[in-house]
Amino acid sequence: MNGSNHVGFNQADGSEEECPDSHEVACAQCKLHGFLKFFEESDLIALNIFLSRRIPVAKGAILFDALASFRGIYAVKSGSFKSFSQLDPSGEQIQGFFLPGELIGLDSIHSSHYGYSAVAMETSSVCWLPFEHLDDLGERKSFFQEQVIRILVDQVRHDHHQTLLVGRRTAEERLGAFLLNLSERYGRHGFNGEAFRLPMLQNDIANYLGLSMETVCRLLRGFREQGVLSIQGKRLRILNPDCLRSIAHLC
Amino acid sequence: MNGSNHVGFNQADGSEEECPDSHEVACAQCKLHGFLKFFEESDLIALNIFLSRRIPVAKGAILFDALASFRGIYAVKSGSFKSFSQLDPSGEQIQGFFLPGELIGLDSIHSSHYGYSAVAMETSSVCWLPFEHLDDLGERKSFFQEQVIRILVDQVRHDHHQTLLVGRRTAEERLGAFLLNLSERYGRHGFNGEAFRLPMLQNDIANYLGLSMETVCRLLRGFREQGVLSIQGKRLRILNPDCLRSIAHLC
DNA sequence: CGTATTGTTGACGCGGCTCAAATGGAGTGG
DNA sequence: CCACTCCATTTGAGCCGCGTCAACAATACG
Repeated sequence: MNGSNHVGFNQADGSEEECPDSHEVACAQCKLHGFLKFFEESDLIALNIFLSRRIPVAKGAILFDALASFRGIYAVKSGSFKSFSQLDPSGEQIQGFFLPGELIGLDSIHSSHYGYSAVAMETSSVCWLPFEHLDDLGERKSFFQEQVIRILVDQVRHDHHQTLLVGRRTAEERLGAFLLNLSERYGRHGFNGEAFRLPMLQNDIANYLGLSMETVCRLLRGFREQGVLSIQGKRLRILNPDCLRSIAHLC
Repeated sequence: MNGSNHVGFNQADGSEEECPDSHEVACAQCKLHGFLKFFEESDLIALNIFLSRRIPVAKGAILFDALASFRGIYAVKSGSFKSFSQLDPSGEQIQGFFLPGELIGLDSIHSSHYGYSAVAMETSSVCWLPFEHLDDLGERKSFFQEQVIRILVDQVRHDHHQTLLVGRRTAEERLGAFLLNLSERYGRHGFNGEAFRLPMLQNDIANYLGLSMETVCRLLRGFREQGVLSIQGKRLRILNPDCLRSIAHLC
C-alpha cells in the first residue's frame, strides 16, 4: 500500500506539493492507480510518457463528444462529470456521474467513437491515458486487458443493479439508493462519505433516476423533515445513514 | 464466412448429422463461434479439448447457482434460459433471457462466484467452455481477452439501453421494445425474427421490464387487437414490425 | 443590479399497480 | 380418454404514486 514502488503520479514531479487542493483525489485512491499497479516499473515509465496529468476542464466544457473518435480513457482528478446520450431528440438522457478518482470512457474501448458525451459539471481536472500505443506493451498487454475486464465487469454489475433500481423501485427508494451510492463512492476514494457536495442539478438526478425534478425536490424535503439528512446549497450531510438504508431497502 | 478454416464445433464429430434439431442454433451463428474465430487452428485444437458440447439441461434445471464458483461460460445451443438474482427476499429479480446462440456467465469472469442464477425455461442444451486452462494459451491469451472485452462492452451498451428503457418509457414502449429486441436476437442467430416462440412466462417478462403481469397481458391483447401481432399459446408472430417500432418509439 | 437558471410548492389527472375472481391449458393418474 | 389438479392467463374494479402544468421563490452569474 506504500506507493513508493510505483512510478509516476504525484511523486513524478518533485516540485509538486503534497496536497495542493483538498478537493483533489489522492493518486493512491484513484482507479487509474489500481488500473496500473500491476505493471512493472519499466512499463510504467513507458506508460507515463503517454499519461497526461491534470488537464484542467472548465465548468460546462465538453470532455468528449458522442461522435469523437475514441482516444483513451480519462480519470477524474477533481471536480465531476456527467455522461449522456442524445438519442432522444426531446433532450439528453444522463447515463452516469463521475466523481474524483473514477474513470470515464473505458466502455468505449474497441469502438471507433465514444458513443456518448461527457461534460464537466463544475471546474474540474482529469488525467488522460491514451490507448494508441498500447501494443507497445507487448506481452504485458494481457495484464492491461485483465484490468480492463475487471472494471468492465464492475460496470456490468453496477448497470444491472441500476436497471433493477430504476425499474422496480419507488421514487423514494431510488433517490435513497442514489444518495447512498454517492456516499459510498466518495468514501471509497478518500473523501467524507457522510458529508459531500451534490455536484449535479436536481434536474440531472431526476433524469438519471427516471423521475421528475419536482418529485426529487419533494423527496429531498421529506428526507430533511425526517431528519435523515441536511442540505444547504449543494452541500449534503447524511445524518442518519441507517434510516436512509432502510428507506432504500438496502439493509 | 465458410467455416471450414476452423476446427471443432459440428465438423469435429464426423458422424454427426447436419441439423438434428431445427431448433438448434448453427455453430456458425453462435456467439461462441465469434468468440473463438480469431484463434489459430492449433489453439482451437487445444481449446476443443476443454469445450464440452451439447450438454442437455432439463426444463427448470439450474445451470448454475448464484453461489456456484465460476467455472467458465456457457453457450445456449437450443432452448432458452433466464438469469436472476435473489437479492430481494420478496422474490427473484430477472436479469436477462438467453436464446440459442447466446453466451451465459461471461460477466462473472474474474469473480469467485457467478453472483446470479441461471435456469432453463424449457428443455435445452448448452456448450460449456471452462476457463481454468486459459493460461495455457500463453501469448494468445491476449486475443482471447480482446473478445471478452468486446462482449462485455456490448453488454454495457445493452444495459445502458435497458436502464433507459425501463426507467423512462411507458409500459407500452417497454414491451414493444422488448419484443423487437427478441425478434432481432432470433434473427441474428439464424432464426425467423418475425415468428418465434416466447419461451418465458408473462410473469417473467413483467418482472424483467419492471411491470405487473396484468399490464403485460393487457398490452399484448392491445397489440393483438391493433393487428400488430398474433399469439397462439407461446408462438408469436409479428404482423406489422413498423407499427411495433413506432409503438416502441424506435424508428 | 438585472437577467437567467434552478429550486419549491400546489392542484390535478392518469398510467399502471393491487386485489380478486374467472377462465384456460398443460400435465397426471385413473 | 376423461377427470382432476395446478399453474398461467385473462379480465374487472379501485386506488395511489408520480408526472404534468403552472406560478413563484431563490440563487447564480455577468
